Amino acid sequence: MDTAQQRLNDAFRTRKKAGRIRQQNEANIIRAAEVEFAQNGYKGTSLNAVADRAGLPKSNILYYFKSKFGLYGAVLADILEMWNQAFNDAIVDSDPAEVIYSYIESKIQYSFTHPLASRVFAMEIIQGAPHLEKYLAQDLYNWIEERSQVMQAWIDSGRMKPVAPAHLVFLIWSSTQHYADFGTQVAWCLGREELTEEDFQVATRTLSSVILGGLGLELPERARG
Amino acid sequence: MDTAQQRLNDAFRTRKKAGRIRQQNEANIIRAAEVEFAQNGYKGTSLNAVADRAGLPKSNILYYFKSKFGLYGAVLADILEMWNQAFNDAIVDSDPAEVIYSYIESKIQYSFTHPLASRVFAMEIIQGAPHLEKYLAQDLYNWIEERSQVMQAWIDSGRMKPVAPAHLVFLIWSSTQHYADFGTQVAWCLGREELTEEDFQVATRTLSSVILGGLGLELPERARG
DNA sequence: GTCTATAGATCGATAGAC
DNA sequence: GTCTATCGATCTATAGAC
Repeated sequence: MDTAQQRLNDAFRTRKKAGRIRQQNEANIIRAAEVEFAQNGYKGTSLNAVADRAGLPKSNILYYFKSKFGLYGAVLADILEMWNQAFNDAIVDSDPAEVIYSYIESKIQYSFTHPLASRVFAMEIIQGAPHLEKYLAQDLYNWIEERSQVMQAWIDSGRMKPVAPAHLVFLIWSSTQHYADFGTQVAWCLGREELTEEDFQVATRTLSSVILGGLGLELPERARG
Repeated sequence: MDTAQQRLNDAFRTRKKAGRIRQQNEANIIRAAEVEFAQNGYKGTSLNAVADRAGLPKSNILYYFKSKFGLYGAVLADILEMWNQAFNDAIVDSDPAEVIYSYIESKIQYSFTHPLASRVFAMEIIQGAPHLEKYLAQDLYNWIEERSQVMQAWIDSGRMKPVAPAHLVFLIWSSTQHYADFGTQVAWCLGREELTEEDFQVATRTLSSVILGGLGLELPERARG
């Protein structure tokens, strides 16, 4: 299957013989770059800052990734890989309540485990996605189209209250990613330094309760109590 | 009243006698800066780009705003002014359905009329809000605290399904701002070049239907049909 | 008030020693 | 493979002519 993430990887990853040292260094650099890109955006990030954070000289960065843009592409490819994963896990069953609950749960879990990746992706989109357009625009359209047909079928057979399916997906994306992207603001509102695992549990309960309830669906067994 | 927006203004706006020319030039510069900051973030924006967009020489920018940071502060102050406005309009009535519906409607309207302002604010928060912390953190905590008490009272008197009030606010913020901040992605998903006014109407209907429904509330009269 | 010129720092990227 | 040195471009900010 030809995914956006694979096309990005093909375009930007060096993918040489991948010796152990190279693999380790690349991972180390990408981790550092993720922090910097999340904090300062693409233009605002300097290779110097990435190099300092990774504990390597600047030219080492440019040895593994042939340009700043190549490094950014590698970071985005890693992120898209996880996004696609969440995508594919989302709709495998056909019970609306179970599918939607699982999707909310997995997206919030992702916000908890990968807040920086979510932020880099968010900044790219907010800035108009200048680097992702040709890798993502068509994929997203097709993905939403397929899922919308499934949801419309649920609605037509009376298993779910009628809503615009695509906008329901936007609602789930936005409300779950919020805990990663706007985590700073959420933490301020709750009077904390950082969000706790319990905050994410309350988020899962609140979002699933309101959204499933608003669709006329019952919470799955495992989500109650 | 001492608002975050006023404190920002006091700190960064020159606020000289405000002759007509100065007023016009400042507004022109802020409009140009808003576009650049939304597209490239704080670090990624150059005064040169702002000056070019405003059609003025670079040093003119630094005459009106004494530094890049001062210009950014002025842009944020303008944005916070609008945010506070939406804040204050939100809770004046005491019918839960009416209050929440109005809030959703006004936030989506704001996403439609001021997408760039929303994006600048979003990028600032995603980056950890390094420039806003001392102006906003305490205000947000107090604001949420007050509203949470109102909502908790609604819940305790059985007028609304029990949910975590602060998280309900996060849900409304995230889902409505999504149409401004992630407008590019939403447009891709809908197969459009740009979002239309009708898209925002569908968004209002979908979000209010799901959220109010999930809280066990009826849509207000004017929202039906 | 408005502009040109430029200082001083930092940027991405490359050359070349080891 | 890894590092130092450095180029040319671009950045914020200031000085000073008009």
